[in-house]
Order: sequence, then structure tokens, then C-alpha cells
Amino acid sequence: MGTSSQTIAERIQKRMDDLTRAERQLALSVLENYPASGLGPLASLAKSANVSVPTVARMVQKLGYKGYPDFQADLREELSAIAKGPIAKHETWAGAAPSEHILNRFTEAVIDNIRTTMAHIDPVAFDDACALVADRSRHLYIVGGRVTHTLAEYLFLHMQVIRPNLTHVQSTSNTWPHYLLNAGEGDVFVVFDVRRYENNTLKLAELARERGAKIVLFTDQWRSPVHRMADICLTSQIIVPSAWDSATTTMLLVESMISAIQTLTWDSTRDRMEELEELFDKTKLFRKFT
Amino acid sequence: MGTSSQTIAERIQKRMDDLTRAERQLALSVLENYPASGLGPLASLAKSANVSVPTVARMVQKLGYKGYPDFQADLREELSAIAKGPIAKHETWAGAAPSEHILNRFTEAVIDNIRTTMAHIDPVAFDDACALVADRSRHLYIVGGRVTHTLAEYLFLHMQVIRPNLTHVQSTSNTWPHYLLNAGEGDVFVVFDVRRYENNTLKLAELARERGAKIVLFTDQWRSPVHRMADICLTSQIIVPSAWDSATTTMLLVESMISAIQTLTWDSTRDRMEELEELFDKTKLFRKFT
DNA sequence: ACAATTGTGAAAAGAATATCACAGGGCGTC
DNA sequence: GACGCCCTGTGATATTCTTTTCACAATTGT
Repeated sequence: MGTSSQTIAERIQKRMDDLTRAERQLALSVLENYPASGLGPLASLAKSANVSVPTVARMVQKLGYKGYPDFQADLREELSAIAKGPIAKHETWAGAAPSEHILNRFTEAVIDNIRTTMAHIDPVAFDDACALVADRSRHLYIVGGRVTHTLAEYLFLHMQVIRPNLTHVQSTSNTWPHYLLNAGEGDVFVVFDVRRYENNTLKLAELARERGAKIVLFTDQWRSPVHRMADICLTSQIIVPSAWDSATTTMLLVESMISAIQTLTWDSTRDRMEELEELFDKTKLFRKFT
Repeated sequence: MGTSSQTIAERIQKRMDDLTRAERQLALSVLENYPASGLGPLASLAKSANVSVPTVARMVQKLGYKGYPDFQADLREELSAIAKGPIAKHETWAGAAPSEHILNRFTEAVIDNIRTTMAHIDPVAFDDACALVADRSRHLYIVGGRVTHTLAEYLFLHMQVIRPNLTHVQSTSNTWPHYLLNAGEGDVFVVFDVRRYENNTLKLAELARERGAKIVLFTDQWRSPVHRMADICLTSQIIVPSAWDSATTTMLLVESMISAIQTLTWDSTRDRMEELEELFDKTKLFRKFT
């Protein structure tokens, strides 16, 4: 069984299409903590993959093994083969690709961005920002620019579920002055501005400031001029081997913020989410499985 | 048991002097093929070390374990810690915050997602996908759903700079059938579909498929049903400590793809980018400094 | 020769595994 | 919207494999 040149992980990958939903879920769980999870008792594997015991038994036979112990034996064989060879290191991210492959270089750069971003962030400022954005008594305006409006909308979509009373403004559109008419003292603007910094965004921030609104700014390490207007400034590192900048780190911050706010306001959010679920079910917009 | 900082191998080494001859022989055998040999049945270990079964049983208890299964559990735990790789060492990302702070927990999860995503990705498929998306002779349709349309648009915005002949389609809108009218043989659809998978997206993919278009799918580890229609399937891990899934890893893949394509087509892209720069200068949409 | 160590063989206790029948649910089909 | 198929989980059971622990003999080293 273990004689074939490909690893068990590869073999599972290959047959992924033949597998059913629960089996795929199981396969992914095996691959996720590979190979350790497959070396424990069948029952623990089933539990950690959230599938039933028979599903595991059925699958290993589907994969061509006589039984679970047979499968484990193969895993152990592979493990000892790996250990014998030169110390297998995790120096590349996409193991199947050479380290110069763009996937590895890019991922490397992004991880680096995340590292430095997190090293410089002020958790207190972050928490304050979350509190501001979560505050239902303030109207929430989310502002993005030419590229960053995608991030803005991502935040908007989730905040929409969490709380009422919010607006998505696109600074590059010529409709934004209308929104400002209603904005006032105590409202909150979440502004996204990374280079190249946009004049419209700056103007919008200035006006919001004049009207006594709070401003939370997502920007890059060079800091948009909006930072002079901002009450809280969350900066991310965005350099990657590309002609453009990376939005991934900012996305990570945004998602962290969503998660933090969702925790903060869980009691009231839950109800809204459940209602939303029901609505989705009714409209049959989504499918449940497969 | 597995809480101590030292590995089991080290612990055995340390106590080597306390061991008797047969036990030492056993210990050496365990270390020789570490950790695979310890993960098999007790009897096989005894045999491969040329000691008796009771010797093994006696020794693991001497090492402080309740029994052989307990010893194995510890080994597995260590194995999975090793497999996690070098970055697992990074206990906290945002050093200024405690490790339980959402910033750290979330970042940890995302890094984990990135690692498993990269471990499972097929670089050849990725390159093929890039080539398809870069091919100017094919019309490019980019399709997103309720949440994923933000990612779709992000890709669209950048591809717009790189090449002509592309369309952004939102599967949740009711205008998408119009776009399909023009789609045909050889065109390319980039489809985003993560759970909860959307019926509209599936239908759209089916129709595109029927018309002989190529489909590149961005999805999550549970794989949207669209994968049956897709020529290339790029999956990302999206689990985070939140009520929602994370788009960060998918964003990373998208940006990697943009970067790869930009490199592929640099000669023709440069001109387009320069033209764009000029246009932006003229419209004074952006500011040059500060 | 004595004491400690180790192996033998066996038996009992304990786990883990394989398998079954059945029920519930999703999904496609008509 | 109803029917039926396929997948999946539950719970129970039989079976097989492991582990644990005996008592006792063999071996080794001192």
C-alpha cells in the first residue's frame, strides 16, 4: 500500500471528487492536521472531523484500505520515510511549488506585512475604534475610494447584519455630498484611504470633521493625509511583489474588527442574524449543502 | 503531559541513565525511527526493538505515563505541533495585546488558514488559471455573490488595468442573464462562491458551462457545487473565530493571481498602466504627495 | 550464588473496529 | 409539491486487536 510514490495526502486530494460531502469534510480534517490526526483512534478522528464513526470506516475502505488499522500502517510508513530523509522543513508555503514561485513570494510578503502591522498596532486604539463603530446611537458612515470601496463594502455588508443606522458612501461617486447633509455631531465615519490617496476622500473627511463627526481611518504605513482629521488611525503594511499594493492585511484588520464588534454586541446581533437566516431560507437564495 | 516545553525525545534522552539494558535498547529503537515507531501497536514496537512486550509496558510507566495509549497520545500531540511549522512559535502577533485579544486570536487563525491553503494548493492549476484569466482573446467574466462580489470587484478593478474585454457580473442581481447572451465558446468565467453557496451562482455557472466557456472557481474548503462545472478550482481555508467566514485567504489568492498575471503580461500592461496614470493626473483624482 | 533484570506464555480486561438496521434529511425528478 | 434516491448519523452488537498483568523461568552481572 505504501509502496506508491505519492503521499497519502496526494492520493486523498486526487480522489476528492469521488467523495461525498461528509467524506470530504473528513478528508479535509485529516489533511488539516496531517498526519497526526490519522494516527489516533478512529473514534477521535470521527469526532474531530464532526462525522460519524461509520463514515470514517466507509471512507478508508473507499480509499482502498482493508480497514482503519491498515490505513494507519500506511500513514506510519510514510511518516518514517519522511523522517528518514533530510529534515523536511517548512521553508516554502506552497510546498508543491518552488520557493521562487509567485505564490510563495507573495505569501511570504503578506505574512511579513501582517507581522509588522500587528507589531505596530495599538490594541487600545483598536478597541476604541470597535466601540465607536459598534455604537448604535451614532449613525455609521463607511467610506471607500476607487479601490478601497471594496473593503468598505465588505465592512458595510457585515455591519449591516450587526446594527442598523449605517450608510455606505463611495467617495469617488458624485453623490456623496448628499449623505453629508444628514451627518452631524457624534456620528462615525469609517474611512478607507490608502495610496494613492484621493482628494475626494480628504475633502469628505474634512467636512465630516467640521460637522463634529468621529473619524476612524484605515490606511497604509505612509498614512493618508486624512490622519490629521482622524480620531483613530489603523495602519497596515501593504508592500508586496507586485505593481499594486496589497489589501490583504487591511482586510484582516477589518475582519478582526467585525469579529470584535460581533462579540461585543452578541446579544442583540444574534436576533438579527437569526432573522436574516430565516429570510434567506425563505428566499431560497442559498442552498444548504453540497 | 504534552504541556512541557521539551520534546518526548529529549525527555527520554535525559532519563537514559535511569534505564536498564533492555529499556535502553528500546529507547534507542524508539528514537531511531521517531516518532513513527511509537505510534504503532505496542507489540510491533517490542518486536522491532527486540524486547519483550512487558518491557515496553514497564518503560512507558517508568516515563510517567499511565499506559501505552497515553504515551502515544503525547507523541501525536507533539507531532501535530511540529507539523504546524515554524510560525506556530509566534505566540502573539500583536505584541502589545494579550494573547487572548481578538487581534491575536484572529490573526493566528488567518495565518493558519493561509498555511493550510498553501499546503493544499496545486501550483500548476494556479498557473493554468492565471494563463486563462490573462488570455486577451477570451472575454473575461468575473462573477461574485452576495458577499463575494467585493472580492470579484477587487479582481475586476485590477484586471481592468491589465487587459480589455472583461465584465463584472453580480450573480445576485437580476441583470446577469443579459451578460450571458454574449458569452460563448472559449470565454472565461472567474466565479467566486463560498458558503453559503448561492443558487444563482450555480445556475450561472451551469449556463456558462453549456455555452462552452471555461470556468475558474474560487471557493472554500467545502467546495461550492460549482466545482463540478469548473475547469480549475482554487480553494482556500476560511475558518476564523467569528460568526462569519474569512475572506482574507481568498483575497491573498486573488492578489497573488493579479501579481502573477501582471508579470506574465508586463509588456502590454505597462503601457496601459502609464496611460492610466496620465489620466488620473489629468483628472486630479489623486494627490501626488501627503 | 544472589539479586536484579528480562523473557515466556497465557489469560483477562479493555479498546477499538467493523458492521448492521434504521431513521431523518437533503436534493433532484417528475 | 410529492415521491424516491442517496447520503449520513445513531445506537447496538459482534468481533478482533491491544494492552495489561500474572507467575515463573532464564539470564546476566556482581
